[in-house]
Amino acid sequence: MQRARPDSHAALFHAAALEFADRGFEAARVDRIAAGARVNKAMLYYHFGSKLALYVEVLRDMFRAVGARVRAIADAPDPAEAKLDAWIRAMVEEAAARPWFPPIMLREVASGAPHIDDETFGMMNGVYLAVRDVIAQGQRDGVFRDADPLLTYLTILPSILIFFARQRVVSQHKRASGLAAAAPRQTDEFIRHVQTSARAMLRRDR
Amino acid sequence: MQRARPDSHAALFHAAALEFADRGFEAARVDRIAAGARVNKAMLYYHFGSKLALYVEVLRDMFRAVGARVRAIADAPDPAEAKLDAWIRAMVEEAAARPWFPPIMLREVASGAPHIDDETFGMMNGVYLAVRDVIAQGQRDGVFRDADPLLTYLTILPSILIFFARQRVVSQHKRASGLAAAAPRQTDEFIRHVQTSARAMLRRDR
DNA sequence: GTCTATAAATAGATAGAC
DNA sequence: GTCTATCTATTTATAGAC
Repeated sequence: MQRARPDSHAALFHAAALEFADRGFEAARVDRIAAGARVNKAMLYYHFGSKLALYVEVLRDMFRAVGARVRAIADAPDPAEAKLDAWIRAMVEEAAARPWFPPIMLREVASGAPHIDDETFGMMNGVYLAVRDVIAQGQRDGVFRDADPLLTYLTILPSILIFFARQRVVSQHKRASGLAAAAPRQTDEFIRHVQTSARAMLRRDR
Repeated sequence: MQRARPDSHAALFHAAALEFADRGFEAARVDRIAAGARVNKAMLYYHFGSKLALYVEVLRDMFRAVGARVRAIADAPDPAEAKLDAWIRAMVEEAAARPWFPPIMLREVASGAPHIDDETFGMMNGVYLAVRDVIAQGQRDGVFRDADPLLTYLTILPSILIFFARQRVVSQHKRASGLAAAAPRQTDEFIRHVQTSARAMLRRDR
């Protein structure tokens, strides 16, 4: 447990991640980030140079961690079904570990990733390429039906992102009573739901 | 086909919808909206009063149209499976008809709908309540398994939103070559994919 | 209804002392 | 590394002529 003077770099990073998640890049305010980190605003520029550079740091941190983890899953010598389960579990656990990940990624997808440089874009793409490989393996082995990998990816991932983005919201706003009633849930229950849905979507027998 | 002087109100509305979809509320610029509508910026305030009021108009227009359509589907005297297919078709067609709908709704979800007043929120919630009723009917009739309606909704809708949000993006940016390769697709093919996935998720027999 | 000019507020960013 | 004070640009919004 850190005390009086935590590392201002890390404090700024964490406060920025939350601010970007809540408001998006444009609506995020450097003053609010500094206040959240309990650090003088000038320190933000001392450590990161600009609001955009700080944002890119947050993005890269996300995709570095998630990308490496799902790449390892795809390359492992396991059956496709186990890999698909593992990929889903990895995405859900990473989303739960970094609460800012789902909202930020959702906005980037919605906006066409205007703030993302080529290197970061490659990391983000790697998350898809990992499932694509897993699905292709399952199809080669005859355990998955001939579903389109991209469409499958675009069905699984958004549901994970939205689920967690909504949980943040539900815990902040009172208004969402109707929709909120069922949430929040246990992470493990949600993982099972997504795994079951994904397997059903890819099952071969009609 | 409208000519020299189209209704400035409608022109502003349409330009605003696209600008909000591309950038989000905060990053949207009233100057750009006015330029896009080929109308003087002051007209925006004459017709709508403020940037926020204009945004709320766009939101309400979306949910009014979609909400009424899916409510009618849920209340019709049809089998649950047909209603589910119809709900999906309605969402996809509305998303295709209003290209600004998916990005705007994604951002609102990601942000916790900070700009949405209670009435508009009720409309948005109605979209969920319609599928919830359809799923409940199917479960009563024994044709759907006992899946959670909210989780099911949160699996189907995000995939539709992201699919169309991505298409806008893919057509604008060159960089997304890897992911873009498979898209864009025909709307009908996508509708079938979602319908197939949703039925698989809710199928009773294991 | 339409436009020009401008007010008023706020943002990101930096200079420079300590 | 940290902070105060401030600069500069940008943005929403309005006043007022036509």
